[in-house]
This record gives sequence, structure tokens and C-alpha cells, in this order.
Amino acid sequence: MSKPKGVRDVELADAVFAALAHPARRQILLSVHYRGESRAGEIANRFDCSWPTTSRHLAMLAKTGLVDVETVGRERIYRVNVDLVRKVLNNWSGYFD
Amino acid sequence: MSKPKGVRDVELADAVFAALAHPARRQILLSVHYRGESRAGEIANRFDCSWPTTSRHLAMLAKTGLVDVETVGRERIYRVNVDLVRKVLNNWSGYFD
DNA sequence: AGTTCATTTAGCAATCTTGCTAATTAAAAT
DNA sequence: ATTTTAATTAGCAAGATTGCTAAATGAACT
Repeated sequence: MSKPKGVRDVELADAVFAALAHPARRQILLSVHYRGESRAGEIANRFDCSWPTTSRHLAMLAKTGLVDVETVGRERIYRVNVDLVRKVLNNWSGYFD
Repeated sequence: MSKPKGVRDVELADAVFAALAHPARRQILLSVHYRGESRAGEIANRFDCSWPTTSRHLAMLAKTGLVDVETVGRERIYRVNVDLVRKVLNNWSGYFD
């Protein structure tokens, strides 16, 4: 544990809130969650922006840990990391109780 | 009720998540919450960025409704709108239950 | 009225973000 | 081996965000 927990929490919040800042990423997150695991192409087709643009949004969500990716052949399957979403949001909400 | 509730919720989420995206604004929000109502100058002095920069962050938080402002003479007193913070975060967290 | 104090607004440069199309990777099918 | 399919990465232009200093607002004090 090189960094103290508080620091890691702050860095995580930085990344998560940055990721959630864009409407398209929030939409993607909700969409993937409600439809269950989704292939990149399915996700890209559901949105009006280009596939590469969606791909970059997905990459950012993945980097932050908000989604997990599984590569199956030439497809990539995304799932929401529900625990992380809830953890960060609930944690933050809790500061204001 | 000109816009349907769903639309208003989405617009509110856009504004709130945009406001929470910047670390300085999250820090300001926490700081104002924990120290209770604060004058603009107190807030500005607690952070290393310039007063005008903090002022703009505060303006954004206020526009979004995350803080309320009361003008008393030449001072401005900020308070966190705890209900809004919690409402939006809990609402969003709830999507992933 | 003139000065000071608290704060915001203007204006600008530097940096980040987003969106696109074109190019690339790599697995599957022929 | 070549082509097709799924998806990402590169590269760039347009726009948004942030931070600063200087200027402006407006209440309070002398």
C-alpha cells in the first residue's frame, strides 16, 4: 500500500467524476447496465456519434474501472462495474449526510 | 410543467456532473459543507488558486444550484444545497441497484 | 465625496476534450 | 492467402475549460 487510502480515494473520485462528466458516457453506462453485457458494436450502434468516438468513451470508462472488458475473439464485451459506480457515488453522497 | 420530468432530470444531471467534474469544485463543496456557511473570501483563501478563479468555480456551483448564495452587505455567504447533492448522486447510484 | 474592502466580471493564453475521418490491428471466414 | 468483420488507434480541427491579471462593481467607512 504505497499511497495512503485517502489519496487513492481522491484519485479515484477524480477519475470517476471526470468520466461521468460527459453525457454520452453516462448514457453508455446506463445503456450497458440495463441491457446487460454488450459488445462494442452494439453500443456504438445505439448512439449517434461515430464508432471511434464511442470507442474512446468506452476506453475512458474502462480505464477508470467503471466498465470491465472481456475480449472474445475479435469482439469485446463490456459490463458495468456496478460496485465501483455505487461505491464512489454513495461515498460522495455520504459526505453530505 | 413545460418539460417532462425525465428531461429535467437529465438536464440537472448534466449540470451537476459537469460541476462535480473539477477537483477544485468538489473540494470547495466539501470545504463549505464541513465548515458551514462561508464567505467568498474565506473560501478563496483556503485554496491556492487565485480569488477570481475560485469565484468562477463558486459561480458555477451556484448556477447549478449546488450552493446557495446570500448577499449581506458587500459579502456573499455560500452554503451547500445538501439536498440537491444527495438527490442527484443517490438517484444515479440507484440506477445501478 | 473619496477611499477602502469584498467580490465579481472581462479578456486572454494555455491546456484539455470531443468529434470526425483515415489508418491500423487482429480474428474469422472464404 | 485474401478478404471481410470487429474494433481500436492516430491525427487533426473546433470548441470548451481553466487559470491568470487587470478592470469594474458596489457596499461601508472617514
